[in-house]
Amino acid sequence: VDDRNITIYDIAREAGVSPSTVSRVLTNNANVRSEKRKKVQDLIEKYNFKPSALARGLSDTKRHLIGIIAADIRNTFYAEVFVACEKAAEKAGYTVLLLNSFGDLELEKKLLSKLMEQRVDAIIQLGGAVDDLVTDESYAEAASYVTNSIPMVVTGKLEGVPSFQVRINVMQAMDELVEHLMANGNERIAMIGGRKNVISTYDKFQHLKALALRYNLDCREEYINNWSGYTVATGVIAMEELLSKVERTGIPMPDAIIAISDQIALGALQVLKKHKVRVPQDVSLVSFDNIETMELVEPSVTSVDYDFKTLGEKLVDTAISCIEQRGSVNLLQFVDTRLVVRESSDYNRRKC
Amino acid sequence: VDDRNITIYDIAREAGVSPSTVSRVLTNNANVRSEKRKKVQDLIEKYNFKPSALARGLSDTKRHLIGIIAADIRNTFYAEVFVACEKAAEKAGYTVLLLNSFGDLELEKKLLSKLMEQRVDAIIQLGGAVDDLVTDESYAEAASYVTNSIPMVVTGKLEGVPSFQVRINVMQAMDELVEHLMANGNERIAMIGGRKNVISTYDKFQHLKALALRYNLDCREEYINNWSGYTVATGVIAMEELLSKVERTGIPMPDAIIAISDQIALGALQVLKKHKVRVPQDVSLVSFDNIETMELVEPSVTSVDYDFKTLGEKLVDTAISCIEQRGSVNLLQFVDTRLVVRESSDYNRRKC
DNA sequence: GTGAAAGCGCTAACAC
DNA sequence: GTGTTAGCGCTTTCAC
Repeated sequence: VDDRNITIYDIAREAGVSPSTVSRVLTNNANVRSEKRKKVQDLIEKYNFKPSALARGLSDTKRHLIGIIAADIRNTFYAEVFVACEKAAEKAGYTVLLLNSFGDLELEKKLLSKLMEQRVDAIIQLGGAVDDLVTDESYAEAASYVTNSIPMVVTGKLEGVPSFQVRINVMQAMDELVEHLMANGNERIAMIGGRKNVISTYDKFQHLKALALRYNLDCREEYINNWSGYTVATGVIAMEELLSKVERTGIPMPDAIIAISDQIALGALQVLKKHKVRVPQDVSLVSFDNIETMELVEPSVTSVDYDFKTLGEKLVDTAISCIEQRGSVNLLQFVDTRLVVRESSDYNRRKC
Repeated sequence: VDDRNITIYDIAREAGVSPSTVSRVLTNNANVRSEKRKKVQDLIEKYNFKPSALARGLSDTKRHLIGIIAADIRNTFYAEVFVACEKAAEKAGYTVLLLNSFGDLELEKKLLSKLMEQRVDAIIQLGGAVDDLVTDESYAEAASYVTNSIPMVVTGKLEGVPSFQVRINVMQAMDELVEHLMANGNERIAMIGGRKNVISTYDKFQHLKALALRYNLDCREEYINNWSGYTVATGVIAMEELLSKVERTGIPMPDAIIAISDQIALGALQVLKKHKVRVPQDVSLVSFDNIETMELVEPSVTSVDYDFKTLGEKLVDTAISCIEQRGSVNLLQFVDTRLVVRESSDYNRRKC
């Protein structure tokens, strides 16, 4: 028997009721005499009948499907956010459809179309084009078509496109980070890795500068090396440059280094070891993301941990609130972070 | 203008053709006079019209959608396989729908239903219930309903269910591993981590025993510690136990330790360092998975690398071959591995 | 409470 | 080549 072919009509016929009645027990939207309901339910069970989500979506207009575009699910960050979204969606009776863009803008635009074809009820975008400090115009245009009919919720920004944003609160993260560093007597602060045209990196950088001004920290130009990327290899290069700059120009070695990501920190750590610079005795090292590895390297590295559950929930709840049009939704929301202090910055420069 | 509501009828009307003609240019399945085709295409462009995949799927029976159940996409292994599948599917004109089971058998069964409701053309399952040495009966039953109408392709096994299997060739991996260890004069081989009711672990274990017999290696009972799991914490416990066993009973320290996973190896490495056991001088350490961290720890750890691209392709190609019923498909396929030798085993015990 | 019938947006015979 | 028509499998008025 090919189960695929059985429909509510088959169930209806065998139960001696009309298809509408079967539909009613399926949707549970109207009253059906318990006797008939039972009969229908038994048959559904018997044939392992699964109503077609296609046909449902066609007549219903509600698919209960949220499309998610991620930059790359192999990246721990996106995987965590995605899972949080999936769980939040499940709880609300929604299913989630994941597509990866791999940093390819053209592909990303195609993914928007793909999701529109699937008639998703909303689109959540994690990274990619929405990470850019200034939104690509062609992408904004493509996104505009989307937001014409369904809501978009993104982790970054989408300039010129009516959409919702839920972001990691990097300002607050930087506050905590700097406070921690200052409490341990670090005054010269370097920052390495990332790209300034990425919104989160830009924000971190700007906020660090503001804090430096306020607390009279030394974040001189030479200490800042925000370019080139987020990988371990990039971290190696950035750290080598910083070290050689210190050596060449005779400026003092920074007390602490803020790596824009854990990957960068790992690269930096390798270089520091190679040059016999002790962490944290000679220099403290902190970073963002708090991937598992940071606990395992030597020394373990202080990192900013994200609350993925909350991020996922806000993303999904925002989407669903729009879909189901309940009340007004905040255009911009933030998710707070948590600093996990480990060996790499657990050293008070004043006392020693 | 709400783009969602425009249909081929709207396009047809404005183009002065019939809906079928619009459908024809959409599917590109039949000839349409180029003049009309152009007109239709322009309108599609103008309104940014996206044909409903729902309606298509309903009339067509082919959704070009493959459901994927993964144990946990946050795990690097599954993320890599998933991405490989997504890419292979994309190339073949298919979209992929990911659901995570998080090791919850009941949820996993629900996911099967969910995918059936979505009328996916096939289901690929990565880990979870298909990893079990002996398939859970209730899961086999649920899967049977599925395979009644669509093919299932899994990375493990599915006893009593007609399905296709694509597996990492752990035998070959173990061959290479043991060969490498023997070439460096390691004769006493330990193996830690994992659970014997997991098929890949069981296979590794069995094959190691066979190789030990063939090459006269010492893999005595006390060296084998296959239970309890795959995490770093488990690795710590397993390694502590092995060490204390050596101390207590006076049996010789093994020459090499095979960790069932990189996580286990990381845990073991911590313990070895703590006990001042030098790697690789005192003992060699090798493992499976080759996650990025293995390159970054000290010493870097030899690990078995998987060819995710090929695995993903075989998984998807198998599914599609079944869907499109072209030729016969192998019920069981293997994907070869590659040994990446690093510091942790780069030491010849004979020479020193 | 329940059935009949229309309709969701497309594809695919089938005619012409 | 192209239009007409009949579904695909549901949900949902609208009567009764």
